[in-house]
Order: sequence, then structure tokens, then C-alpha cells
Amino acid sequence: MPRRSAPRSRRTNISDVATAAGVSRATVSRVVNGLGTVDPELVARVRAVMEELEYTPSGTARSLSLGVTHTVAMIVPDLGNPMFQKLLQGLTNAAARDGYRIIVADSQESLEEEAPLARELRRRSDAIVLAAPRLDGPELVELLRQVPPALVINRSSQDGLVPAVTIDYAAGISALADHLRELGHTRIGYLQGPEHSASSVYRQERLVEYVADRSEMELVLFECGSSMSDGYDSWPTVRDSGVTAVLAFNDVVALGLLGRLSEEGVAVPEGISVVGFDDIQFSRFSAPPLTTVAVDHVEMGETAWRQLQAEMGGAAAPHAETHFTPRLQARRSSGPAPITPGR
Amino acid sequence: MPRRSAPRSRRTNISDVATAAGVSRATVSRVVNGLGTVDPELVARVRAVMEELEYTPSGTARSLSLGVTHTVAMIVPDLGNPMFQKLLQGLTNAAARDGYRIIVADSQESLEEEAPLARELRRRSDAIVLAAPRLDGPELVELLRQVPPALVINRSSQDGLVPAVTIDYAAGISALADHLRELGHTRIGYLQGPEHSASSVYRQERLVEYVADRSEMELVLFECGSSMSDGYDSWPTVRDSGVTAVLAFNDVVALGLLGRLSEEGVAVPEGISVVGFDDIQFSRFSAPPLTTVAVDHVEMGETAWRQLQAEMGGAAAPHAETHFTPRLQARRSSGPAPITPGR
DNA sequence: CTGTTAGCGCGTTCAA
DNA sequence: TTGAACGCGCTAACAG
Repeated sequence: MPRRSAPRSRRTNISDVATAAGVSRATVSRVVNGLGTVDPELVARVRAVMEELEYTPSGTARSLSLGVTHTVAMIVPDLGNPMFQKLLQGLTNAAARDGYRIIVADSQESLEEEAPLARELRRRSDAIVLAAPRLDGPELVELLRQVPPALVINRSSQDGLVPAVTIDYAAGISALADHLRELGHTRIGYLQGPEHSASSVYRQERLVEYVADRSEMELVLFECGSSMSDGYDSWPTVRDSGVTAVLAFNDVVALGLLGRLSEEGVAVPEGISVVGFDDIQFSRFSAPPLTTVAVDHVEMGETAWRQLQAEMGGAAAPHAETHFTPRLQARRSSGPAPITPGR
Repeated sequence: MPRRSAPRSRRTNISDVATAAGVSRATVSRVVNGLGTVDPELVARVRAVMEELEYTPSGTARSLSLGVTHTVAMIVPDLGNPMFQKLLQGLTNAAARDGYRIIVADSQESLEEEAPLARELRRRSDAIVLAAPRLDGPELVELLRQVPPALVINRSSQDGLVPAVTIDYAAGISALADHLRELGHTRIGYLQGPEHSASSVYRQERLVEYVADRSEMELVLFECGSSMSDGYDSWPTVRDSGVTAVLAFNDVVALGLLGRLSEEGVAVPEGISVVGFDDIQFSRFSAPPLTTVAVDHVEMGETAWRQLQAEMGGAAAPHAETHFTPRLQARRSSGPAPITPGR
């Protein structure tokens, strides 16, 4: 792309500075990067010219030359979800402390887009983070093989193929289930998350096991989703099922249901108990405050950065998987089971 | 940076493909970009080699050569704030439809970091979005001059210097104030936002004007902040002030206060009315649902993208400023003023 | 239709 | 201590 005619307004580059200062480009480069030993007088001259010409080095050219972009990509299934926003926040700020920037993309829950998106982003970055990928099994493994260094959040490390940051869903679900059982609930419901959400599947599986181990307990599954309105809309079905407690896929859904119960005049927890998962910011302040299990997603994002850094440094496989264990936050949305069940 | 020794594992590049396919790099480039007319047989051969060698073009090299990164930077003061997350979501997804990616940075409310951050990011992107910059006045103008194309959100276009997307705070505040006045409130409070937040200042100024125009009304200002806990903590002071209605800087703060009122056993709106600003997702579901003014931040992000695109296309100054007018959402957190004020 | 070549802006080796 | 020259990977103008 040789430039024939003068462009509208070309950015001043290293050559402009070199010429104006009467030195070579190498010297300008040295001054900019504070390298080598440059004559103080030249340094001053170059600095002055840089100032005057408002010179700032091209990040693109530096990246090409150095082979490093100081950029990391992150793909999330839904940027609108507070949980992913927190992960992004943790990752972004942790990476920033080491001089790295984050380039984000929203796969919008699309299975097909995930792989091409990851490949594209990986070409402009030094590493990639896949948060709760919807891709699974061999396809996920294949993708991860193509884009190292990579890290997955919310998924196992795929047999040590890549580092991973995960949540111990089993522990979280057990804590919530124990809590409900101790309150006397025997017939409980689970509001399922989105179709391709691995975390919803994990949570449900653990719950099924839990109930299977205890003959006095029953579990009712409800198709739901991940939004507040999904929780809101679930009420009629939940009511007709006669469960005395509901475990929602996540806090957002649980809060949606609480809103509906308030509108319907159903007392919580006297009429029904509701518990969530995540302990998002708003759960502590809802009316009544929501019982849930707490996961620090910001810290997860920070941990992801640390592990990714090790990976970029060239850590050998198999790679570590950091588990986060959720802590029960018993609040007022859960209480003793009614003597007379709703049915 | 001439490469002397063989690196650990070099990425296959366009030359590798060209050699393996027995063609020139130019031909490979044409095949990759679907340009010109290439012999179908060669196309097939090149494609096959690309597949075999798992070749993917370097984004960095393309950017340098083309002079375009297809990346836009966005700086926000606080990634943890749901409002900025929504803006990011709108911008990211709108830009993605046109093949652009977003690189995000969190200035963490730091006045000093904003300018250097913006300059740095602008070197790796084609344009920049400053969301609610904390920088102001001549300093902001100077920064904007240095990093075109740029767009500001939540700030005026600085006399047409750059395009802007703004919220009509005056209209929103007036709507809320009218609403409270019609309910009979004459002594109202305002919970202030963060120190350098222009939006908080605008809102407060409008409120001061509003009250000044109506001799029967009184306004009490409270130092507060932008988090739920700030709202939560404000209660003792608010209570002692004897106001019958509180207008919070934003919904997050208002929800924090509602949570506290619930804990304290203060009836809302019978004991006190609370209103917010933004209409975030959770406000419709709080108990009681929060009266507020609605602003579609996702749409604002999308609009920002459209205006920025025009700017990148070389639109002439002065640049447009798109106003968003908030709509009143009267819900159950506001009601008639108590006959006997709290004092 | 294809190959040769210059150039994007910068970092860095090597010789002076 | 400084500068000339090469290379990073790719695109585009030009010649054949």
C-alpha cells in the first residue's frame, strides 16, 4: 500500500521526529524506550521535538515488531449478565496492573459463533479467556488447542489442556440443599437456566443426586432461563407444583420470582422459600433479602488473570484448575417449611 | 529484531503458505481476502495448504499494513457500575455487527489516569469513546483534541468539538420533582453522587432551580455516593432531616436505601417516598418497586456507535449531540406525603 | 491472472 | 554513543 498522494493528515511517526531532531530513528527509539545510553543533549533535543510534534508511538507497529500486543481477549455468552460483568471487571483491572488491556466480545449465546470469534480475537491478542463457553466436549477441546494460551472459566481444564477457574457447584448446591432440608423442606423445585449453560446442568445434576440419596425428599424441575422475567414468569407453574421451596438457577432469576411473589401477595418465607446462587450485589438488599451462596466473581476474574499470565510465561501442561467454593448466605427469603404444604 | 535462532514454535505465516503452495505471497493474500481473479486451481491449492498448516492471518500485520485496526476503545470510570456495563453492552454488540471490537479500560475514577489512558488506547484503536469522563473543562477539550475520532457520553459535545450522546437530566429531574410535588411533598432530599460525577452535579443543579422556583418547597442535600451501601448508610441522616421524600443520585443508591428502610421497618411510601434515576433492571422488581426515570443505556451505547462511525467516516465539525429523554416510571416506592412530616 | 517489489512504523543487531 | 540496515507479516501498485 505505497502512499502516492499526501494523505489528509498523516500521523507523525518516528521518522518525522528523527528528521526534525537531526538524529537517526534508532536514537529516537532509544529515547522513547529509555534504552541504551544516549547523549543527554540528544535526549533533550528528541524530547523537545516529540513534544512539539505531539509524537506518540504506534501501538500496532510496536506490536508487530515486538511480537506482543499486550492485549488479552475475553469472550462471554452474555454481556448483559451481571456475573460476566463482574468477571470482566476483575480481569480488566488485574490485567491493567500489569500493563495489559482487554478486548471483549459477546457471543450472544451462539454456539456457532464462539469458535470463529475466538480464532479472530486470538490473532489480535496475546491470549484468550473463554468465560462459560457454550461449546462443549471435543469441539471445545479442539478450539482450545487452536488458540493457546487460553483459559476457561466455569469449565473444567479439559484434562489439563488449559488452565481453568471454576466454581464448586456441588458444594454450593449441597449447602443450599442442606439449608432447606434443615428447615424441613422435603419437596423442592429447581428453576433451570439457559439451554447450553454448563453451570445449570452441573447444579441440577448435583441436586438430583442429593435428593436421590434422601428418600424423604422430592425434586421438581422447571424450565426457566436466566433473566429476571424468566423468574417472574415461572410463578404459576411453581405454585401449581406444590413445592415449599425453590432453588433458582441464579440470583437474577430468584429476584425476579421474589418480585412476582411480592405482587401476588405471597409471604416469603412463610408461604414459600426462595434461594438463589451467586450472591450478586442486589441480593443482600432485596425484600426479603435473598438466601444464596456467595461467589466472588471479581476475584475469579483476578485469579484468571494470574493463571493466564503463568500460561503466557510458558507454564507446562497439565495446567492448574482453581476452584472457588461458594459460601452459604442464609438470609430471610428462606424459612421453615409450612406445616400444610401448598398443594 | 532479526530472528537468529529458531523460536520455540513460530506461527505459520503467509510466506510459509506461499512456499508450500508454490505461489507468491500476493496470491495467498488474494485468496485469503477473496480479491482479484485467481485461477480456481490455485485457489484450491492455497486453500488446502492453509487448512493443513492451520494458517490464520496476523491481525497486527494487517492492521499495520491497512492502517486500520477495526478496534474501538472505551474508557469508563467504574466497570462495576451497571449503567456503564449496559453502555458497554450496547456499544460492543452494535460495533460487532460492523466488524469492530471493543477494548475496554476502567479509569477507576482517577482524574489523572484518564488522559494518558486515552492516549495509549487510541494508539491501538481507530477511535475512542469516553463514558462520563471525570476530566472537565479545558483539560477535557485538550484531551479530545488529541485523540480524534472521539465521542463523549454523558457530557456535552464541548461546543461541537466531538460528537456526544447525552441524557436530558433536566427533563428527568423535573419529571421526578413534579411527581413528588403532585403527591404533596414539599420537603425533599437529594442523595448526591460521587465527587467528580458531572451527572450528579447536573441533577442537583436542576433540582436546586426547581425548588427555587417554588416557594413552598425545600431541598436538603446529602453527601452520599454511587453504591448500594452508600444509600444504605444514608438513612440516619436522612431520617433526622425530616424530609418526606428522597431523590437518589441513581437507582443503585435508591435500592440500597430501600433495603435499609425494610430492615428498619419503615413503611414505603407511607413513611417516606424514595425515587431513583436510570431504571436499572432490578428497580422494577424491588420491594416496593422503585419509582424512577427510565434511560435505555444499551440503546445509548448503540447510538454512540452510529455516531462514532460517522465520525470515523470523516464527518465535519461541528458534531451532533444526541439527547435521550428519560421517561417517568411511577411505581410503588412513591406515594402521598404523610400528613405529619417525619420531623 | 500472477509475481515482484515497496512500504506500513517500529525495534534491534551490528559495525563504526 | 550513534546510525545503517534488516525484519516483523501483510497489502497493494505495477509490470508482465
